[in-house]
Amino acid sequence: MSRKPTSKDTARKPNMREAILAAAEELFATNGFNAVSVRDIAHAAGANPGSVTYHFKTKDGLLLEIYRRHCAPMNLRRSELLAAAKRVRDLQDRLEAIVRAYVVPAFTSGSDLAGGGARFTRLRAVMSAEGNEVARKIIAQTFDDTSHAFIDAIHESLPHIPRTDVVWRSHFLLGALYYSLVTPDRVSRLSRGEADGSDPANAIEQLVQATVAAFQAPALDQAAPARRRAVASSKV
Amino acid sequence: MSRKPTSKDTARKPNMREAILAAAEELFATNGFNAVSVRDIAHAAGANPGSVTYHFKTKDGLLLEIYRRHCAPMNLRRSELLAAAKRVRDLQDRLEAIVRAYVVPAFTSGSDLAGGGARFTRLRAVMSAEGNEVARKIIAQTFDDTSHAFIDAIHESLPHIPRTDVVWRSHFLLGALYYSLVTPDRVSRLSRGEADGSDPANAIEQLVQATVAAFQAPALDQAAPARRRAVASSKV
DNA sequence: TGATCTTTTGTACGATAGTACAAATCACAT
DNA sequence: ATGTGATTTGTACTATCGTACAAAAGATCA
Repeated sequence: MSRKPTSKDTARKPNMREAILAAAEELFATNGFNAVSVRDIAHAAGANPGSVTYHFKTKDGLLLEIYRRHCAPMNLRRSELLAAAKRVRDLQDRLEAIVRAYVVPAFTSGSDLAGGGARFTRLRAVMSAEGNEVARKIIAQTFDDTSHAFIDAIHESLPHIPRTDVVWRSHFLLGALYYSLVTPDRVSRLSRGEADGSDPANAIEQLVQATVAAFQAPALDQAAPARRRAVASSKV
Repeated sequence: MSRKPTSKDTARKPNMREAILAAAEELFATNGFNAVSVRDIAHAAGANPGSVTYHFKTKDGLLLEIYRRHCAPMNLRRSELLAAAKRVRDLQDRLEAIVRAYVVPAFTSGSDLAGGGARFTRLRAVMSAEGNEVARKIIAQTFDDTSHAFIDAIHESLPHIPRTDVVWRSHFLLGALYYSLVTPDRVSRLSRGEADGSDPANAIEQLVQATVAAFQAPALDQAAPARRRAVASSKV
């Protein structure tokens, strides 16, 4: 039960536990939860299948631990960046800073490993798509607070936009963010090699630029459900 | 091999085959490919597991047939709407019409079944997230043509924006579209019940409005990699 | 060194997966 | 009515799944 570290606790010995977590993260993020077996994970980590059971009890427990490992640092980082962003005076610049505070940790943060942020975000995207129950619970109770904080901050910098629109647009932001991490090769393919979808810096700049513009779009007139403009004449 | 329809071919008899396809579509779209067993599908369709093998040979074959069923009508619809959109004179209106031509069929196509378009699009989103091989092949060879056509059309209505940016932004569009279909409840939750994420008309209007603005954002200055504005001072 | 706790290994078990296949059943032209 | 091809059913096979558990190996400290 109790762990007795001989040396300073911050310098962890190269654990098998860590290797399993890393391997599971990678495999889940690229293939989904059910497509990956415990044996696959153990093999990728150079471990014995029974070792996974020993450390995490069940496959769900392994996924749960991956979330636990990443959620706190990522949301902390986001809070810091958000707090800094809210101090920006100029409203336009502030909006961009807020969006950046939301996007950047998703691509690059991560507690220990560099690039772990992107991998974990991709994992969340895949779990979300699969409707994974374990992930659903964690997300609802861990990420909604952060999301609300960002939505409120954005709403404050865009007072003339109804909150509903802000929610929709930040939802689109998360969808675009997820999809960029899920299939970065699609960008390279469709741009005929001119753009590198796998370059985080590139993706971040593009995403921030596009999203800020989306947030700044005029408010949707919800009071007029029949808001058909001349455009809509083409039988939609 | 040869089917002998007694009555007019358009009025299909209520096939078990159709029921299996519909059930599989629904289950795959909500739970992913590997989480759903052939027995689950058969049970949901009121069929015998062996019947699935008879009609589609393998589980992959079933997924393949779902794609075959939907791809042609949806892309046809998109082509029609795109052609109509390209005839719109005003550039701003034309851009909106093009985006709408891309978005609307994803939510509503599939002339046969109601809501079939949204279901199939959600399925594509989930398969994309899972990195499904069958889906990957079909998408690359079927959807890339359509995507290129839309990208070109959008690029024509936004001549001052580099094609690379257009590719990124349409990628974001697809990601937002997918995510809206994957977790519509999140919108309802984050808006505290003020918005209904499950209402297609609502989602479409919000998505079109936001996306048009994103496309119209100023071009990204790619020649200046160190484009750090004052905003970036907040340690990103 | 030897005792004790932690971790890893190897193996096994029941459940369920995808799929094959023969028998039963249905649809329908003659 | 009956024979024939299309479909549905029932069952079975093998592979692999998640997980349990005892034994081996490694680490830690009196």
